Amino acid sequence: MARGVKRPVTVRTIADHVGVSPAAVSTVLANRHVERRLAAATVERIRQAVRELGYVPNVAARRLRAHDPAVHSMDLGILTSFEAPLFLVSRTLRQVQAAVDARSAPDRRFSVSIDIFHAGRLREMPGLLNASRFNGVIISNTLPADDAFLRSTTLPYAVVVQGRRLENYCCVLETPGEGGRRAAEIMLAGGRRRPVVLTPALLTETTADRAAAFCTALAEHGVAEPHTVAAKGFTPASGAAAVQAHLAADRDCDGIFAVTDTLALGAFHALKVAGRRVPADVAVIGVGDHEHADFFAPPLTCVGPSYDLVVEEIVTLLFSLMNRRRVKPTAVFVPPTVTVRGST
Amino acid sequence: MARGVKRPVTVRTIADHVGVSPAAVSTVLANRHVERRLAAATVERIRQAVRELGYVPNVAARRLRAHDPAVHSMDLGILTSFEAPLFLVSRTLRQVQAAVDARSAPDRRFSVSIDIFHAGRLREMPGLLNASRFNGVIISNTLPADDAFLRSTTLPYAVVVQGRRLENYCCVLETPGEGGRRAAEIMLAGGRRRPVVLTPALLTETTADRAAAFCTALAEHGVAEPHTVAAKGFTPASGAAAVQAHLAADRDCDGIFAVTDTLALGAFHALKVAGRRVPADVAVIGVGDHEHADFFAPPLTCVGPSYDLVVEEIVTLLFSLMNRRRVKPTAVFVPPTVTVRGST
DNA sequence: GCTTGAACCTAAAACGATTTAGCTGCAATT
DNA sequence: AATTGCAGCTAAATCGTTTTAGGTTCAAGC
Repeated sequence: MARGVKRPVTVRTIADHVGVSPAAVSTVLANRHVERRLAAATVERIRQAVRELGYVPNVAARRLRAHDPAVHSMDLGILTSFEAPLFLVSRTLRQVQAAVDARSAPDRRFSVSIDIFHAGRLREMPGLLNASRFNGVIISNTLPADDAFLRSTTLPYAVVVQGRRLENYCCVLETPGEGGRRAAEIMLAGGRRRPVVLTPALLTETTADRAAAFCTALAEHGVAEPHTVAAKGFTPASGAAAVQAHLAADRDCDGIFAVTDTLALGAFHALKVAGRRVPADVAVIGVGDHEHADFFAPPLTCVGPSYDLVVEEIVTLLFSLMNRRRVKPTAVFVPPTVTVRGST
Repeated sequence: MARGVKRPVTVRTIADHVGVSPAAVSTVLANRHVERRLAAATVERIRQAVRELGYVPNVAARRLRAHDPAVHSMDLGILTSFEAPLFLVSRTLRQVQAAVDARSAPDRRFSVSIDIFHAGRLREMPGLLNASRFNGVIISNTLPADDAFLRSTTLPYAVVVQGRRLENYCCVLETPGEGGRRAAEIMLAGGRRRPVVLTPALLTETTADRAAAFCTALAEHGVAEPHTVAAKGFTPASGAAAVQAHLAADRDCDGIFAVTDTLALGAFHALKVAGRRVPADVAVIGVGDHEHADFFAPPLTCVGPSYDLVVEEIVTLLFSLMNRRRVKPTAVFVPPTVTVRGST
């Protein structure tokens, strides 16, 4: 049937196929054939054709047509990688929503959606290059391949990048080096001499920086270069597995700096299984990216950016870009906060 | 300046304002003035006008224009309420992505996005009524007001509703009554005589059903009607506060059935503070909606739907609706699974 | 004075769906 | 026989943006 089909199935295609006008087809598609008095037989023939030809409505066309000229609607996107934990985005979303709720007016509506790309394949996201999906986007959790793409093309609309520094975009990130350094200080203050750093296999710029700074800071204080324990993924299960393997090999480990909180949660589990107490035997530090880190058992000591501050900066930047009040790229650094809880 | 402005600022508006053609304006907006040899002065005047007039590009128009006729692109939305915990959606997202990745082809692209509505205000979501945003949607975490809206209008495109039963839509939900009953059985088997049920103040149909079934099942076995402990929100903090208050008043409480896992996490905290041991003094049961419930301390016993099964059913239904292989509404019930862990 | 080329800009079509106003033909009424 | 009314349909405009092919003007070269 579909030999060499290139053109899409449109309302017109169906109309021609059935031998009616596009208007009739549209009427049926909207289920308004009764009020518009289409003959039942015609409706059935149209329905049949719609099914046979596999019609898919073009939402862009519908939206353009349906658009009320009196209101501006702005589409914002929070773009994050598929592999990253979603609860991180939750915070951003909530704050962006609050910001747009405050700025909404009868003639100005916003819609915020979360869109996911496969890590390293941001460039394949539809509508990103030609600005045909969003009026403004927040991009986070990119991998180096994504960063390379972003560096190579400057998207011609409002973009704020979270968590890494790109010269051609507005960026908001944790002050580089600080998080890892503060974690090291806590370890040292607690008298820990053999801490390790627990990371996922896929490192983003931020997580890599935290790990590196942690090692550097320890070295500066004459502590041996800490081991890196690499977990397969981001989940507690993979963190637990990695820590369990490490503890079997290194009985002297007395501290764990996990570059994501979910890994720390896994570490808790592995330590419990191995009969080590937290914090008496082993201190654990996370980075405060889990919503409920203070309800872990024990509550997790965290060293990391104040997400609220970060998102606030992001939202501010995004809106000034959209209003064209700012045009030059800038980087905003947010210093980490330290929250000492039960795990150290 | 903007006295009685009704019409939006379009490319044409700017063109007229500057005295050039829309083509010139479009060229500048896309940053292609160099290759298209626009005079620097003109570019500057256009830029100025764009800023002054507060131009916002219409993404629908752009997308319609940019659209490649040889590929069908289908937009899927996962619609969930703002107040609901986002990690619930995470599962749905992952499975939907896997499903669409498997079905993607060079001439068939999908995009999945998460869109959030304020609980009870689903009807205000732009593009929902006129089908101008999505080719298909999954709706979850609705409040009664949203359900009433959905019942009153049958959206003319592919919709699957999660977690409640609506006659005019395809629905997938936990077998009604089962979850609460199984939780009650576990309490009774553990010899608990004074369990309570912990709920958020805003109940969805699913959470309300769990709580009610729990009470009914206990009553059937001759146990006194359990108290309902109502938390302000969904967070561990609000759960902890509610439980703390309850414990102060009712020293005999020996079991807690939390209708969301985050509330259970808060309950753990409150119990620890009050010096009660889990499960020795108080048993705690959740519903398995938290990704990491098995890494809580102690790991949380859960009674709830198998999310993977639920989402699988949802995705199957959604695609058969989009292909018009199914047209009649159906309800699919998924029986709960019971995962006994350390908290009972 | 005529041609050539560059610089700068425009006209018009196209993307796909929807709606409004109105047309046609037939049956029932006068 | 003329009018009215209705059932059942269509033509054409419209939404806002982008791009292609081409037009106009002016200066330089012959």
